[in-house]
Amino acid sequence: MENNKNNVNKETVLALKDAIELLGGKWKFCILHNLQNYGTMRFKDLKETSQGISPKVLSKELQELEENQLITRTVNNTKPVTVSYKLTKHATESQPVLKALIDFGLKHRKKIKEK
Amino acid sequence: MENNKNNVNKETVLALKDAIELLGGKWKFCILHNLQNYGTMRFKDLKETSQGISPKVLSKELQELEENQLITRTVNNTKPVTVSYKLTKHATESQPVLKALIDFGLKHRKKIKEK
DNA sequence: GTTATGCATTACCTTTAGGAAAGTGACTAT
DNA sequence: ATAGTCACTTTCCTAAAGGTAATGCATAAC
Repeated sequence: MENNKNNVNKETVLALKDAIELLGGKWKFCILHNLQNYGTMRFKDLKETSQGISPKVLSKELQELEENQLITRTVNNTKPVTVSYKLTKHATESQPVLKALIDFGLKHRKKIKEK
Repeated sequence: MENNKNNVNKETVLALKDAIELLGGKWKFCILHNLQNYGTMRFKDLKETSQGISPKVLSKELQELEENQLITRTVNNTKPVTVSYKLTKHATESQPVLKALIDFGLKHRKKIKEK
């Protein structure tokens, strides 16, 4: 193990930890992925496409994503009230992560099936 | 929200969930990243570079990564015993994920600092 | 006025993740 | 004999994640 990469690493490791904190957990990637595919979505839509999520958890995840400026939340003037969520510009930077994760997952599934 | 993408999505969502299950948690990405940078590493090296990890957790993470064929474990013929870990071929497919996560993390850090 | 819709929130509970501290066992050096 | 190294393992504990079920609230339809 060499020693000359330590400076480079410190920053990248911090970036990595930040990213994991922001996007970690069971549902965030899934939510972002759905928003990426469908564009603007309502609470109900997200609940249906993120199969298995409870309203409580979905609500919490959306709040966290909003706090980190990855999505915007808009209350619509409808009856009953509907609320729309969509990705921010900044969230488009998470697209390569999603793509890479899906690629990796697909390859892994293939590999497992070979046996 | 359209309806015509559902078939495409089912597979990609499963792949996404697989990837999250394999790579999720606080430490796996960090460990993979270190192994990618340094090549072969011993338990002690990984413990030092993954700052803050406890031996128990490191041990567990390594076992899981080995089970999923992302790393190999080799007991060396030294005294005292040392054990070497390195990425498998298959693990190179996780490289784009790491790169994307780090990119995202760096951009996010920059954005946060602007305020 | 009872029921339904949409978006939550609340209370409660279980499971999992993960940390701290100590110990194990095989070996070596002093 | 004592102390140290390495790679764990064990025990004990706390905090966080996440699930279920019920409730709140504004509105509207029947």
